[in-house]
Amino acid sequence: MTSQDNELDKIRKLCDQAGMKLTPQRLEIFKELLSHEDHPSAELIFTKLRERLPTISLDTVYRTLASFDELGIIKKLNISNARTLFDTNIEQHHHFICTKCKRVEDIHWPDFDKANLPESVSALGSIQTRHLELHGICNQCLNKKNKG
Amino acid sequence: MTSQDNELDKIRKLCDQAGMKLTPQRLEIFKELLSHEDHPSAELIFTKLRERLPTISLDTVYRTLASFDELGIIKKLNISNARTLFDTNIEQHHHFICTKCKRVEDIHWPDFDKANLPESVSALGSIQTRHLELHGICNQCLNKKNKG
DNA sequence: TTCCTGATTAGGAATTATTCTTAATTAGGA
DNA sequence: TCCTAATTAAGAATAATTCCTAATCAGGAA
Repeated sequence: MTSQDNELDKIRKLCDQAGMKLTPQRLEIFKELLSHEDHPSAELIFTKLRERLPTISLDTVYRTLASFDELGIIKKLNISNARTLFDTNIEQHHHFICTKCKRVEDIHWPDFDKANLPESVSALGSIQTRHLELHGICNQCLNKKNKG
Repeated sequence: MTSQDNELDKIRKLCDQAGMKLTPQRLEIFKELLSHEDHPSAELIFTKLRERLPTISLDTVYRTLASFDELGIIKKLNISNARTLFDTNIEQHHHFICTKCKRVEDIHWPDFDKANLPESVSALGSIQTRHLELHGICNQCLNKKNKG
């Protein structure tokens, strides 16, 4: 059994549990997501998908990504006020965002994930997720600058 | 000299340094911002302002808020993919976002601000700001739930 | 298997936030 | 006071996303 078969099993189960029909569109969107390690937009998924599924509509992509977000299969990212990005990696992690080129890179910092929040913070309510955004200039942009 | 006079001096200087004319519109937008402790949207500032400056345009509000963001007087927040919010508090801090009522509350966590980032993270580039988003359910919403 | 029904889809229209365009006005220096 | 580049108001334009509707379809029941 390949890793993809494994993933396809997962989506079947998740849809079933949620009372959602596993339509060919949903399956293809899911497969497309599997092939993205990064943070694609709905538009990008739509464009890629249209090559092999010419009749798919952008609306379906948006709807499906929203459903997948609710199921916890992917995660919506509101990083800039341009298009929404979708994180295909749902393991706990954070992001570095280059203010020049807008590149978004994953960050892992398990020690921070484990750290207790201050009393004053946990007193605000029940905290479910923590997401750190680091903003700065990536090495690629720094190098360009030095050369130019 | 009142605290507001002090602030007005600040905006005068900042505009001057940036070669920006201090127009009445900019001054009024700045004053309006001073009266918001929270995270107003451009639309809200516009609506409030229109009561005493009936001819101001939404475009001017957007342009001015963008300029103020560039000058570091306020900070754009991309928290949801609905409207952009503006943070009138530019001291280093973080946010708690209630997933139910969308309330945004400031968080202060100086120990975290001082903490060193892992080697693997600082190696990505030059990191300028860190912003933590905690998502969860605020006490108000938790109480409603328990009562309902 | 075939039929049925509610869920889902495609496609385009609508909506919403934000930015752009343009002609008119104005702040602030000469 | 005059001049000029910067700024503004107003509405048009843009862009991302969502809504609407009729048609299609997945999967359960017979």
